[in-house]
Amino acid sequence: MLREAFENCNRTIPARRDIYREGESPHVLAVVLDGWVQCHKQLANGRRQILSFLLPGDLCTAASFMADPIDHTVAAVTQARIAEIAEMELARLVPQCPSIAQAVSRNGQIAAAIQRERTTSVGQRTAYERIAHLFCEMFFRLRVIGLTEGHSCPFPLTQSEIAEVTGLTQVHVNRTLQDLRREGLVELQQRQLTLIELDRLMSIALFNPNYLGLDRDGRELGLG
Amino acid sequence: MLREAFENCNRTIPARRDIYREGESPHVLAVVLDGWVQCHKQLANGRRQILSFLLPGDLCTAASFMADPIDHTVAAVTQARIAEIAEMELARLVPQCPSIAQAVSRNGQIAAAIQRERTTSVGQRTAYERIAHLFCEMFFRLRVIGLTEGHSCPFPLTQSEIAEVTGLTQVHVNRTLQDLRREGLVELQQRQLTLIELDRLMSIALFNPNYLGLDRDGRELGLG
DNA sequence: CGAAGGATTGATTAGTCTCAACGCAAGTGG
DNA sequence: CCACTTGCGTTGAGACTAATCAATCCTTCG
Repeated sequence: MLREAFENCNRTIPARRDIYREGESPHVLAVVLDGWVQCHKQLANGRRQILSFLLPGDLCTAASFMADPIDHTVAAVTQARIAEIAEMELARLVPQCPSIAQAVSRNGQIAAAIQRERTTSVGQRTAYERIAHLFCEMFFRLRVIGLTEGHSCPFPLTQSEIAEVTGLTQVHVNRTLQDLRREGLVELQQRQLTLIELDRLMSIALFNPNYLGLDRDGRELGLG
Repeated sequence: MLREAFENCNRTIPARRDIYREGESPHVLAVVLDGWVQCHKQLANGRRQILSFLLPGDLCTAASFMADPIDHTVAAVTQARIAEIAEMELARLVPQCPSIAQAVSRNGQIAAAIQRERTTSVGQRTAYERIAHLFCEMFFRLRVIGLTEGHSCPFPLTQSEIAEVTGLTQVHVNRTLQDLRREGLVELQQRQLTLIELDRLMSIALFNPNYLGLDRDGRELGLG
């Protein structure tokens, strides 16, 4: 696995702290070892869009560890631990171990698929569906890496952060969450999320886990 | 260049015809040689989101020429010509010519950056800003490949297609376009777009071409 | 205890959607 | 050559989703 290559050099970042800022060129490939991380863009008018969340095992700056400055900011949601490997060292490692390049590439493909799904969410789903979809996505991703328990998982986002990722306002997220709860679909308290009726939630969210490389039950497709 | 590797096997696709459908596994890497191509997702409720446009020189199925079925449909906007190279043949070519892998990778990075910007547009910009932004994006991308003339470029999208990419309805696109015209910012007729006041349009759109790997004047950043 | 961040509520408004109709131009078939 | 169709653009009226502005409440924590 790629993950071992990073065992040395790793940093701990406090919650809500920036890791890489838009415009910088980190020249490293980084992996999240622990915690939640988000990528966002800030517009000139001050509004902010969270693009994606990174969970343990996900690469960040994968999309940009070439020369170019990155087009978005990477920041910790919770306290997070990341490991970094310098671009130059990576170049040395890859020939020895082609599975690294493969892992980087696969990570990039899934990240891209997630981004496409997010565009679709924000463009075509209602507030109710968007939030339901976000819950499904995070739950399935967490389950793959063994961070769920039954129908529950950690969910460290504030309502403002849910707003920033779904393209809604914090107030509207609050009200929509109340609707979801009132319908008996989810519970969310103490940063702990429970998907009470997962199937119904999935169908409301128009959620199809194929884009994550998973089947309807969350098992990995294709490759073993 | 990568483009030469594709000179043989190429197909012409009529306007509005699907090229690869969601769920298929093309097992090819394809390049657009000519025309506009779009990628979209269709939701279970029938609504459709156009994810991105591909122009001559862009790769499609790059994100998916591995085993997995693709998560979106690729279709021709105008009549288009594409060249395909089989996954297996590609595997043979790459070791001989590492610049291919590099080009594929760079293409993927820019595609991902475009997708991030689209998420941001749909999530945070108003209808007016979104359409302005789309115009700026396509104009800058077309200019890089030499398909603009002064402040004008081809723009073969119908208002419904503009709606599908911006996450608006066709009716609202129509009205918003009228606003843009009334403000003297753009002209759009006969599938020909003119950005009368490019600077003002860019600032309205909160458009910053860095994400395309370009500077404010559309020149390529970093690499020569 | 006070401060601060987050969640909740209410009232009002703005932006966008929906539905429905109509106009215009190009293409098609008789 | 004309009648018909089809695709695209335009307009109007009304409904509704989500935004805005402004308070208030609740927890947590120093």
